[in-house]
Amino acid sequence: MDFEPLGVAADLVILTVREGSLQVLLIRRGIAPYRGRWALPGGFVRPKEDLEEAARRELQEETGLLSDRIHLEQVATYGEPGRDPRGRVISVTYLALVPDLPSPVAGTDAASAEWVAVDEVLTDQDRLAFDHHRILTDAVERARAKLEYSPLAAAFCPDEFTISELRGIYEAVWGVQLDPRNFHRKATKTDGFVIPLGATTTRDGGRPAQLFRRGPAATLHPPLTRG
Amino acid sequence: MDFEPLGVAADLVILTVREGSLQVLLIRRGIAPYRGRWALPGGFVRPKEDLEEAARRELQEETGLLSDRIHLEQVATYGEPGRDPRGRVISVTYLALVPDLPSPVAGTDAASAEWVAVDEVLTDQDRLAFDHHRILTDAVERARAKLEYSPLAAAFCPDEFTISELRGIYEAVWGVQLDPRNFHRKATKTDGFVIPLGATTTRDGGRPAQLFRRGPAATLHPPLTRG
DNA sequence: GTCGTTGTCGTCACTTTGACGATAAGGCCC
DNA sequence: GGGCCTTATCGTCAAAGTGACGACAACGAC
Repeated sequence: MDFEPLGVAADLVILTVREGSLQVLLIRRGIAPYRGRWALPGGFVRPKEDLEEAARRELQEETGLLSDRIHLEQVATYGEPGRDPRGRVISVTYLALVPDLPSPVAGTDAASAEWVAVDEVLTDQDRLAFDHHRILTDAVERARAKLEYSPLAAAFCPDEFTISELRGIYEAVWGVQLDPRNFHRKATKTDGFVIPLGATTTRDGGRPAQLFRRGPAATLHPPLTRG
Repeated sequence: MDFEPLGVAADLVILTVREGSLQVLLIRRGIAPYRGRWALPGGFVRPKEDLEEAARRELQEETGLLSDRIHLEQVATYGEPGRDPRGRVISVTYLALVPDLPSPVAGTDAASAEWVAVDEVLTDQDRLAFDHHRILTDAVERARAKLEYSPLAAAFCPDEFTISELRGIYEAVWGVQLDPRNFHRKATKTDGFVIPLGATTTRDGGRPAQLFRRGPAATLHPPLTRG
């Protein structure tokens, strides 16, 4: 077999919810092409390295996060000839959902990495290098859809969270307001979504709230709705 | 940039519903590795060819189908080192949903291509070459899930179809029995799912049934359920 | 203690669901 | 034509789920 010269990259859409908005981790490119523009973190897959392994490695390099406990899933692969001016590069894109980190991003490239509101990035078609605008659009769309029928929202939360905090995730990702009372009913009654811990917290102010952790459910029955 | 020697393949999971069961198009491999074993159709992406373009080309080569009208979507990409004994090969997998073809498969490789029931293939871990068992599992899982919230089932039907035929798709893909009366109510009342044509057919026997075509909806509200 | 804030439980009208009866309208066989 | 089989389609009804919203609980701030 002989192959054309071609590289495979693992790119990451790392999302979090901070200050009530959905944000993505971007890095400022220090080298050509697209020098000075923002881009999704990522890098080439090494020989003998699995795709997901490469994604986890990049994730750790960029965020310093122990990637074991982070939700990471493959979203799509982009391979249009010409998408990278350096040559043929296939980009396998992964979506990572991380909790709001108390510490700032602490990766090796931390100096040039930054959380930016997704809405803000997507309003400007040319903010991102390469075809990253489209990649981000697709990944965010996937995340929004998955919140409905999967317990994924909890991946944005710390290990212990309140129902309000969970609701805040939905509101930020979907960009809607949800009724606290109905949301509380649905979240706590949906089988295997959240597990009460017995303890409470007052960190959100007001009456102390029950703390929960993620339940074992892989899909939500019934699904949560955006309306 | 220098690259390790590496190939990118577009592989296809082509599904149809025939005789009440979900079937997949497999080809018998004529050359090593895995000579004589069944495998998913596919082939290497050519220089200057987009991934989806490659998938459509393979689809046409294998089935002779004008791929314009065929539902084709990317499912996942597999790149584990060692998944292909010939060297590093990244497989970008596409899912194609085709109607039950009146003519037998008429591709260039028709002699070695065959429809096989998915259930039958998946019961035997070693029936397929490479990691195609896993790829097929993932693709079928995707198809099953998407029937719930997307109008995709209609992609298995000819242009004009009856509600019963549509129900037959769901029953075959999900492997369940659905109540004809409730299904009829949901399918016809879900906004934009199906459009009545006014004409009827008796091809299914019994009372003449209304003919429908696919509606414009991209997602189903409310979704159809498997129970 | 009062006030403001957030959490949690309840109520109620409305819709949706699933189970199933009933009838419609063809073909087939005699 | 008449019975009978098959599938299509409409209706009914109880149970469950949904969205809107009232009410009260339990904290901190002052």
